[in-house]
This record gives sequence, C-alpha cells and structure tokens, in this order.
Amino acid sequence: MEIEGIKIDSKFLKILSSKFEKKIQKIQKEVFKISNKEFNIASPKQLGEILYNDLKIADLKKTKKGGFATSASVLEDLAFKGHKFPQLILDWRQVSKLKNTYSDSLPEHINPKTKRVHTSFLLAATTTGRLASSDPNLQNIPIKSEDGRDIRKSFIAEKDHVLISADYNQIEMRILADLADVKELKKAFKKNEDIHSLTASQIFNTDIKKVNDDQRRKAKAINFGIIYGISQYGLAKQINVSNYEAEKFLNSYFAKFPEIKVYMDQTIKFCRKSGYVNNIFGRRSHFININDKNYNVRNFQERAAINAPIQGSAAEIMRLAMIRLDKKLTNQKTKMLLQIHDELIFETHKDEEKRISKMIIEEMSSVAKSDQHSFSIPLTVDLNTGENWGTLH
DNA sequence: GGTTCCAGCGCG
DNA sequence: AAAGCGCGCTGGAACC
Repeated sequence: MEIEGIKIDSKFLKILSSKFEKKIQKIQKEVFKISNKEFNIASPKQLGEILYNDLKIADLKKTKKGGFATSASVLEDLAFKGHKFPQLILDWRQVSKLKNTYSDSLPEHINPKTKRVHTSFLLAATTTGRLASSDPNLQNIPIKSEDGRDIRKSFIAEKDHVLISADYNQIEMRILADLADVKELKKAFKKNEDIHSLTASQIFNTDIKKVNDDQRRKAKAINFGIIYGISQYGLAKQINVSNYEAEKFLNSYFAKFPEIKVYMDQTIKFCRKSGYVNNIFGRRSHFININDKNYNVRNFQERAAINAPIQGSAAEIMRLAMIRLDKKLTNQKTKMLLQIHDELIFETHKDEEKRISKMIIEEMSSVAKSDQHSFSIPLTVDLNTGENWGTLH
C-alpha cells in the first residue's frame, strides 16, 4: 500500500550530512591517534582486533559466530570503566548511522513527480499484526538524540499547511491492564495517573508524589520489560542493578499486580496446547516452536507469545482507527501520511487544523469503545502540530 | 557484477 | 546455557 507521501527538506539534509561528515572526520582522527594506525572503523573484524589485541581493553566477549563482540552495550561498559577509545567508537557509530541511513539516503527517495518521499506500508509482514514500512522505512526516523531530532526536523509541511502528530498514550500498558484484568492498573488509567510513577510508588513502597527520577526510570524499564517478558537477569542489565535487586523488584511487582503473573502463565499454557495466541480482536499469532526441546528456542517463543497479544491488540486498534479516519477525511484538505505503530502523522491545511484535530482525537480514542469490542480502559490521545516533525507543540 | 549472511542500530 | 518484543537498513565479509 503506497500512500500520500511526505515532503522533506533536502537542502537541510545536505547541511546535516556535511555537519555529520565533519564530526566523523574529527572522531576518526582521534581514534587513529589512540590505535596508532589507520583502519576501517566500520569493520567489526578490524575494530575487534584493535580493541582486544592491540589495546587489550576488552574482556573476551564473542559474537555468535565467534568474532569479537563490539556492540554498544559492550563498549558502554568499557567507556564506563574510563576508557576513551570505546566512547569514540560509540560516537562514530552514532553519527555515521545518522549520515548513512538518513541524511544521505532520504533525499534519494524523493519521487521526481510528486517531490515527496513515499514509503511502502507492508500490511502482512509481521507476526503480531503491526504494519512495517520500507523503501524507505519511515517508522524508524531518529528522535532520541539531538542530532537525530535534526533529521526529523527535515520532514516538513507544505506552505499554509501543518503536520499533525497524534499518538496513543501508553497504549500497550493499557492493553495489558485490560487483557490481564489488572485491578490496580485499570484504576490508575481511569484516574489518568502517570503509570510509571504509580509502578514506582508500588514497588518502592513510597507515596506517588515522592517518587524520584531514578525510581521512575527503573519502574518504566520494568513496565516495558514486563510487556516483553524480561527475566531478572535482563532487567538487572537494563537498569544496572544486581541480580538480587532485580529479582526483588520483579517479586514486588508481581505482588502488587498479581493478575499479570496469572496472565503470563495462562498465555504460555494456552500456547503450548494450541500453538498460537489470540489478541483482543481475535487475530492469531502462531508459535509452532513453543514446545521445542531447546531451552533458548522455547524461551524465545514464550516471550514472543506473551508479547504478541499486547503488541497485536495495539496494532489492531490502530488499524481500526486508520480505517475510520480514512473515511472521515474524504473531501477534506487533510491527508494521512504516516503510521508509526502508536502514532499517526497528518498534513492539514491551516484552515481546518482545529476542527480536524478535534475529530482525530475523537475517532482515535473511541475506536475500541464500539459494541463489538468494548475495551475497559479509556484510550487517551496526545496531539501536537507544527511546521516540521521534529518540533511539535 | 550480484546474493546472502552477520553484526550493529535506528524506531515503537 | 542464555538472558527484552516487533521491524528494516547499512557496511563488511564471504562467495558466486
């Protein structure tokens, strides 16, 4: 399915590319100075040899195929221990990723007729029911770093138009609350509470108003981890605490939200028996290796089976919203341009911005309230507008 | 010239 | 023994 297409500012991207190139050159110089020789930083083999053999600053961590591991988490550990070299590699990777994957490549996707970038949305490419985006993938445009957000700023609206971004607030946690019938979570969403702060207050046994940033950050990691079926070991790595502490967090989490543990156990049990799981709307995800004799294969399938109804229900809600919005937007000066899983991007004429914004929020938040699928949690939608996708208000 | 795999990393 | 779900794109490496 190819849809409208979005305008990008290729001059701005060109400026970004040369800015990135300068950074890359500068970092390279420092890297070569430390390593005492020039090599291809992008070559995992050469980099690994320098890191492990020449500089001797890495413990022996290997990849699947037996090469030296140089992933970000390995390098971050080393950087944390005070080594300058790994941090330089991390910086180099970040900037060259932005340049190669985004600022250099996006302008090549501009359609000469429409002067816009048209992604392809794949409707049946995922196991959960999500869409996928390719050629180019516009579902992974950077936002987390400052330089990354600059890339996002190159996505712009036509003259006299603005971009609208509308996203579902915490949709997967809301679905988990509904799916597993989690009393405390449902209560919190009905009161529109900050869910990560609430989780923090529950597992750290403090008043919700006294939760600090670090506690909230850890609670957030746990909430996401739960959705993905994390282990105590994985959680410990993620939030940088001991295994013992991570185990304590998970225990008190399941004590406060016992229905979640029940949901997980039941989902796996059902999947072992049937080979599939259903989401709220009846879409099936198949996991035929759920009973595999190999521990890794089996555990991987179990985590995926826990996650699929949650991710899949969210995907389904978004699909329904898109269908409703598509109908509502016929004969309007507003086009639906992008879907990024829980977010929709529209381009609208300033004349109808207010009215359309109201309509989008109404349609998206009421989509799972119909007779066929009564959803026990309110869905809230955050909507922002702006001249570009990087700066929205 | 091309294909396929891997490691790595961008996003939700 | 491994350790967090779902994707697509990139450059390197191995091979035809």
